[in-house]
Amino acid sequence: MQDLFTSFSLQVNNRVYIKNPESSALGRKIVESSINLIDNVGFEAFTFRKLGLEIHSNEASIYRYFESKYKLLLYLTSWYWSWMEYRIAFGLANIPSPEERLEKAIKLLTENIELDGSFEHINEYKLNKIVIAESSKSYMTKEVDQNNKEGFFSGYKQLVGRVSNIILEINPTYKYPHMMISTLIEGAHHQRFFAQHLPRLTDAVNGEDAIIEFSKDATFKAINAVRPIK
Amino acid sequence: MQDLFTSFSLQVNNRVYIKNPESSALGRKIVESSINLIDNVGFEAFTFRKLGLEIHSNEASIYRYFESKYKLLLYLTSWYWSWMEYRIAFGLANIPSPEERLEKAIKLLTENIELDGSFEHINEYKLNKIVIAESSKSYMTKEVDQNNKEGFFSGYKQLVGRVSNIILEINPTYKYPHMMISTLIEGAHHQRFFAQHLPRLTDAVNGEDAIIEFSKDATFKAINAVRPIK
DNA sequence: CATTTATGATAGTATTGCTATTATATTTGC
DNA sequence: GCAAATATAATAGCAATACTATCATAAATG
Repeated sequence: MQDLFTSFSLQVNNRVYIKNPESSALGRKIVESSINLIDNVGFEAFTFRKLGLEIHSNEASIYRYFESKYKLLLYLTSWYWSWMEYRIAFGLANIPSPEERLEKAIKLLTENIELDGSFEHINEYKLNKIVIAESSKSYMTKEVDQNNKEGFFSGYKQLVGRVSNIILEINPTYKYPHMMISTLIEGAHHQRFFAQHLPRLTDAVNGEDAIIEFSKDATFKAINAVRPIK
Repeated sequence: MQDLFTSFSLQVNNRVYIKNPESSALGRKIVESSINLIDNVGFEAFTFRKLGLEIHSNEASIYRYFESKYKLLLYLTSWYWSWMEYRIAFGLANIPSPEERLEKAIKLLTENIELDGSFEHINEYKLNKIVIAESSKSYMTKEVDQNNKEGFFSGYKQLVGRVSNIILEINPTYKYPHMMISTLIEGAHHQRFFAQHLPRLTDAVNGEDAIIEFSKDATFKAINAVRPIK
């Protein structure tokens, strides 16, 4: 339990912020409103000046929490992956069959996220939209190696590692577990975006969430495993 | 193939540029140097002012070809997808077996691109790196629907459609051909980036190009088809 | 109640993403 | 071969962005 608690607290690498936004009302307001604002105007048009106006606070004050809007995006995505790992850890608890655990993990990773309400200042529904549309901008940068050294992506890597291990439990000889899981996560995000904006790049199927079904089907076949029967 | 390419230029939607850069020496220089500069400094740090300095020309002159650096990126990615479709069209010519055609298409879509030299002013090797690292920034924007209406992504959609059709030839009942192909293309790009920068998100296998192998293996299994024997 | 600490208000700087203007080449059409 | 059209270069300028600095004031803490 101790082990569990330490790996699954929603801790975000403390180097992505200057001052922990969880530590004050202003900090939480910054996080809460940044999610709304990025969701509304997109990451490129998002600025700390606009955010300051929005929360009736001050640009300079926001800079005391985050060095730049990129660091704030890193904070949001890190928080998201922490949250996702927590969801998966609890969602899979007490399920003995690895096939069932894998199936559930895929569902949790690829499903549409709804507003959860567990966290006062974080709207998971909007955060998921941001992760889908903007998170690649947090690592597809010239600073990726530097950022990686500082551990900014460790939450994501840990999550991929955890789910990959379920694959290896089912089929220890499968050669590409990490590729499979990271492709599945990024792929599902892309497909949700395409379904909204570029539908010719995806396939809609009546009466099912095609993205979840596609992900489960492709994964189980790739690792030569049989999907649990409903 | 080399000779063939020199006899025609690839078609790019004429709304992404103001003046066709193929139509003048300056235009070609803009395209050629923008590829070098974006590859060097990344898309965020890339500006028309810097590009002007680089080619000993003028910021204002570049604006006569491209409305903004986003449009230039759209031009580069559109060109890339056009080029990829030609590669595939010629690469699959006269292969009767759809399984063999699919396998070859997957290879062409997911392999590492090397400098080809067919086009004077375009370095395909660097352009591929740009498409991997920056192309999502061309559609993950608030303007995506507007841009899509103007046909800026039609080359990409056409390419996905073409390869999806091979899947349907092999297995007409497979429900997710477009999802499969767009996931495979984006996925392979991500995996190449991860292999370089975030290796814990991928899997290296000695003696093979793991990304091509993973893509082929997963695709053929997903559509319940048998891979051609070497 | 004194003092540290957090926030607010304002100003300032370098860079970006353009547009406008005017001058000078270069191409072309007759 | 020359005038007229067109393309490019040089320079300037402007509003917005991405910060940093300074100083004043409010709130929390000891």
